[in-house]
Amino acid sequence: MTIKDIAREAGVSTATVSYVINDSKNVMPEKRQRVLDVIAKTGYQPNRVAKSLRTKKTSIIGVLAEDILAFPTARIINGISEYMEQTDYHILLSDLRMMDSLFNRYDQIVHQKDKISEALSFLNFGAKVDAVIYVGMFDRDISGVITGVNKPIVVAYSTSGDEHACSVTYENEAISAQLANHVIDAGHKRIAVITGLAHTAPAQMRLKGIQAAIQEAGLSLDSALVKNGDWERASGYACMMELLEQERGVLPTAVLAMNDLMAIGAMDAIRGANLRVPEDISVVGFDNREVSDFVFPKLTTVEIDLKAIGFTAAQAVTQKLSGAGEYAEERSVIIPSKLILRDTVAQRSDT
Amino acid sequence: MTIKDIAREAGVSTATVSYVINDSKNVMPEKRQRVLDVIAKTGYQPNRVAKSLRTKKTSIIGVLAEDILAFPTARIINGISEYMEQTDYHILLSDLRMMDSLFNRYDQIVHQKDKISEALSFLNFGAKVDAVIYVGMFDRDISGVITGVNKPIVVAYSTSGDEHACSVTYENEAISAQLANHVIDAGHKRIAVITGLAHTAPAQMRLKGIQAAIQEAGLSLDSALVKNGDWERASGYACMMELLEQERGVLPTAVLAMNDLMAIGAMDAIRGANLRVPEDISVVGFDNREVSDFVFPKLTTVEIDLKAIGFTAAQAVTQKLSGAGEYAEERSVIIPSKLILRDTVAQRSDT
DNA sequence: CCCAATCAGCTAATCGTTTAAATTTTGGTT
DNA sequence: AACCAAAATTTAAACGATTAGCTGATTGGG
Repeated sequence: MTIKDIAREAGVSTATVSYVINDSKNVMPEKRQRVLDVIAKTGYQPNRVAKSLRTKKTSIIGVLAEDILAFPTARIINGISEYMEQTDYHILLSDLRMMDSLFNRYDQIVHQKDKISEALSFLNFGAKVDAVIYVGMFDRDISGVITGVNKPIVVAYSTSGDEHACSVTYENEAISAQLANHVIDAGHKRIAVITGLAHTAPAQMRLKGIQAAIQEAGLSLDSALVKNGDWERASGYACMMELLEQERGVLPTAVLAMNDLMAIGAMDAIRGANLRVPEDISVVGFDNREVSDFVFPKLTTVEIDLKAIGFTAAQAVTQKLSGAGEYAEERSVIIPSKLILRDTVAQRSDT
Repeated sequence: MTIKDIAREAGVSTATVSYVINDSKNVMPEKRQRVLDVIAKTGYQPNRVAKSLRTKKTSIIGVLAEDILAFPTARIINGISEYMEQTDYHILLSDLRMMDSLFNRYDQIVHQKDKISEALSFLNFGAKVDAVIYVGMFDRDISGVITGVNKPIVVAYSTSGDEHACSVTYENEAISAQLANHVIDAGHKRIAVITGLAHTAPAQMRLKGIQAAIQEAGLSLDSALVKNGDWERASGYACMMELLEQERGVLPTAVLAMNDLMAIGAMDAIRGANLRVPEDISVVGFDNREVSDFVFPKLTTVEIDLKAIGFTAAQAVTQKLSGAGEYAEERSVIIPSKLILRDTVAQRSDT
């Protein structure tokens, strides 16, 4: 079933059929109707492969994910998918599956940069996608990698370190300040922090937000109360143990963990020391993982609007393609995050 | 950069270049080398769109997911992706996002059947994928829907109710029996069951396994101890409350919930009644959700090998395409599940 | 009534591959 | 040196759309 069959059936040329399908040129109403009827009757769908060859556009967006099993990825893709549904674009998914070798040696990680480059090159030259959305967890410099990709690239969640790639990321600093304020407003004065990997951008931004809030409140952040974790649950436990052991006399009354996993690790440690959350020590996290609603007590945390990140990234990429729209020229957009207040912060009235 | 450029540069015809790329015909060694050199030098990659048009094969597998946010989906895609990496196939992802309207009225659900049909039709006629993998949660009869799709379809996780579609699903009954046996071996005699939605296939299979094990052990399943849940946490809580209230004297000593969410709901109820898990009542779940490692005590459960389901589905679909391999003709393959023994089952020595 | 402008519709070239069929080369036999 | 089958190579026709450019027909102003 090709355009030729439709043309013959409707008694017109293939050009005319093409014009009515794309309505790219005026066609007399009754002829148009005849064509439409034949199309409806036969259930004809134009062959996108042929169309792509001719127009050099595939209507396919490559989605290159660092790892689909990483917490944000599927949610971001959900957002992308929701936006795409109202367009003619479709998703070609490439999953780098980086978590498999995440904790490997440095040369492994370099090899992964090759992997990104290779995947991008395939999407660009091989699959001939119109644009790509890179769903990354780590802020990494992909500037070398995207050379030669003369198509729109937008990075979702993390940032790219390249000015040719637009990025859609999330509010980090301001919301961390808000979360810290929430704890301060509850009357806490001795506040500890368990950071993520200290050299990563999110860890630095969150720390900045926390520091700002503490300063603002006329308090100060005791550097002995800042412990470096690595985003994992076990490190939250370890950091909390240090905190518990180091100053028996002046325990912090609240600990701000930079993600939920570490917050839960910290809660384990607190419980292990026969103290109660939040009566003895308040705890907050970041991410709003589903577990944070399952632990006891339920964790107060921050929710990143991952779906909106995906939705907006998709919107941005299609607008860059059409050249029109609010994001068509944008370099960087930041999606607001929001506080999720649950049960791990207690009011504190001691001086 | 096209095959013509390569041909000119290497001083051969385009046909020869094509033959060395696909090595589909003998080419004299030194000529082949010349072509290879030019390809390497220029970084030429054949235009897959043109190739697809000519060969009527796209090397693209459509992955049609009921919802990428559903627990199994991303893990299954991870498996698909891992297998695909060693092939020349790529993934076109369509997400139906069914969870959004899952609890809506019946006509909504019918509308979703339209959605499946429409998506499948697009993949088939529009995107011209070579085959499709349907990643479904619900056993549904898609037999009407796949008519006219004359391409391999394999259903991953759920089953299709259609003999034209192969399905890769997981061990349900036997592992449920094994789990029940684990509880029985610990000395439990009064065993309660919290089922999933009673009309669904997994709920029925799991119940069958449990019944078999109980029978086998010379015990019997008291129908007053079988409560119908709906897979959600709240229903686990509600069922457990019923169990706790109904027979003060003869409480079950163990409850088998058909998934982790309901098991956790049951644990909430038990704790709420001032009883202890597992000392007073043992609990087991199914799925090995990540939360089951975070709750206290850690939940004993069953792990479905979702990655293997995806991997095998991908394998099956490519083998059906090539016509060779162990799954090329297979109708149905079942992936073994495994027990995850943690802390919610206690030894019981009372009669 | 004529001419130019506008409009509808058609013809045919084109996109970049693959591959059947035609052609040329190779090398072994006589 | 001539012949011939087999092997290597090339030519050119597809695949199914889009679209530039052409042809006639219609319209309307002078």
